[in-house]
Amino acid sequence: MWFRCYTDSRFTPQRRHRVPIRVNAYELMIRVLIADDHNVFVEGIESLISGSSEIEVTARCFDVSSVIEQLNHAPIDVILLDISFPQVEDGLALCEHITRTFPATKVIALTMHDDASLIKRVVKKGAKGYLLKNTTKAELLQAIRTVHREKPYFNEIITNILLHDEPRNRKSGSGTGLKPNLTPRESEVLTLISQGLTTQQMATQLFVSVKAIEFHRSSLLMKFSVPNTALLIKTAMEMQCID
Amino acid sequence: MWFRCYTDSRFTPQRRHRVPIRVNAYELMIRVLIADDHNVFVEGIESLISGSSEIEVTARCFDVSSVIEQLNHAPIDVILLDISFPQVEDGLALCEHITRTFPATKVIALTMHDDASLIKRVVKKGAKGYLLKNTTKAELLQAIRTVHREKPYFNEIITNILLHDEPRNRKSGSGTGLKPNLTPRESEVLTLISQGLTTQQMATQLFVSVKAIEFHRSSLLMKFSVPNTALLIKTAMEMQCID
DNA sequence: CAGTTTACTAGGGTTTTCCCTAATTTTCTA
DNA sequence: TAGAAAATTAGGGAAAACCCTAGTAAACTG
Repeated sequence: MWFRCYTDSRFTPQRRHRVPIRVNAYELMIRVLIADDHNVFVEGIESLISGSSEIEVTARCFDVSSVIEQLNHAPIDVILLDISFPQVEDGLALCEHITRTFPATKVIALTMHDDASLIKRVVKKGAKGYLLKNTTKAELLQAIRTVHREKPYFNEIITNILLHDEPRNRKSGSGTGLKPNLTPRESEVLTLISQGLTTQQMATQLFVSVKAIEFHRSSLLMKFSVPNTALLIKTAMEMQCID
Repeated sequence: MWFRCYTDSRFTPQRRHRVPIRVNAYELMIRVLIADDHNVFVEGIESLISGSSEIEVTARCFDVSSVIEQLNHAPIDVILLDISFPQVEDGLALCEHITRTFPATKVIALTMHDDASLIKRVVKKGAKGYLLKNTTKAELLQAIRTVHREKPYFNEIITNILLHDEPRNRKSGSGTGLKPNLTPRESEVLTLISQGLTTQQMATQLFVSVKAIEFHRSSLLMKFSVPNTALLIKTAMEMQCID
């Protein structure tokens, strides 16, 4: 009884042989799959879509494996995918898998995160649209229609987030995230380190001894709370202390 | 004869005293200033706008000083500003000055550059919109209307550029800018270096000798064409090989 | 104005990084 | 399957980075 997997009534095996092989997309409703592990949300989205005459929710999935299963058995036009499903990494991996394996199925990422780097990562994984979960009904429908027409959908809020994204400004976990106060000499030395100069070269350039420069290096390590130059550079870049 | 500076006939000093102090913007046309040192372009934009019943070009400027002069004497709603005017830095500075000094005047940046970092810089300097010079008439008019309504205007091409912007991916001058091919071991070591581990710690963690790790470090320096760990980290971060 | 703090300058000694060469294993190819 | 190319493993020695302490000059404070 494999056809039980069909959730779209228009695609029961019986009907399958009656519809033309080449179907005009405009005669069919846009089939949407909602993938979210929060039931309330699935219900909410479904009720937003329910009034539409051109879009219908043909499947709801609460976990990753059922999404794959659905796609393998019933055609889906657009997936509304919660990226935190259950974790961000899972959602991203699923998004990538879907867009690779089912290129005809468009993915709209749907999250609460207004984070530019996440938006970019999602797009890299093949998502055609990105919506925040506080979106409106009109926008949701518009987004579904747009991606179904093979066009990307990103509203002005998303554009704004991307615009004001200071790359690499947020720390992953450790550290205070606050720029330490650097003395003029320390800033100078930090800049020169980031340009690849050795202590010897800096000493020559600044007309002081090697030991003086070495002290400034140590001060930098202490102020940034890092054990070595590698992490100093990384941290300073993340904090935008150096270009 | 200071009023000679008025280029908008509705604002000759004579008329000035007859219009109400609080003018309903919708009764007036949107006054546009075109700032571009390429005459052909000014002409072109002007002809695109000329047909409109709600937008009019009230000034054209071919250099920075005349833009300031115009703004000091005649009200302008929207400025179409070529950022390379004559150099990118000049255009950015002018944009910042305008938006600080004349907050009521909205700036639309108009350039040939489809460069995400430039877009971000322009927005930081206060521009309310960004158009590529190959824009259409409809879009140009739409952008002017949008920013005049205090809303930012960025079309989907711009959004796309921002989306696919790999932050810090272009080198200022040196280097090829291409990610070198790393062996699995090298990637592993690079990651550990970026986490602040010393060669000794990596050797312990990967169950090999210190010297083995040291060789991988050297290979990394060679492949990235850098002299030391500091520049390795910086370069690898710019190329998004780490983090 | 004396005392404290802050920034800059160093030296000694240890650890780490880096460059050279080279052996062994793995992968690719004719 | 034999030979070549690439990856991984090391060692010796020089250079650089790092940690400790400490002196000097300028700024700040009561």
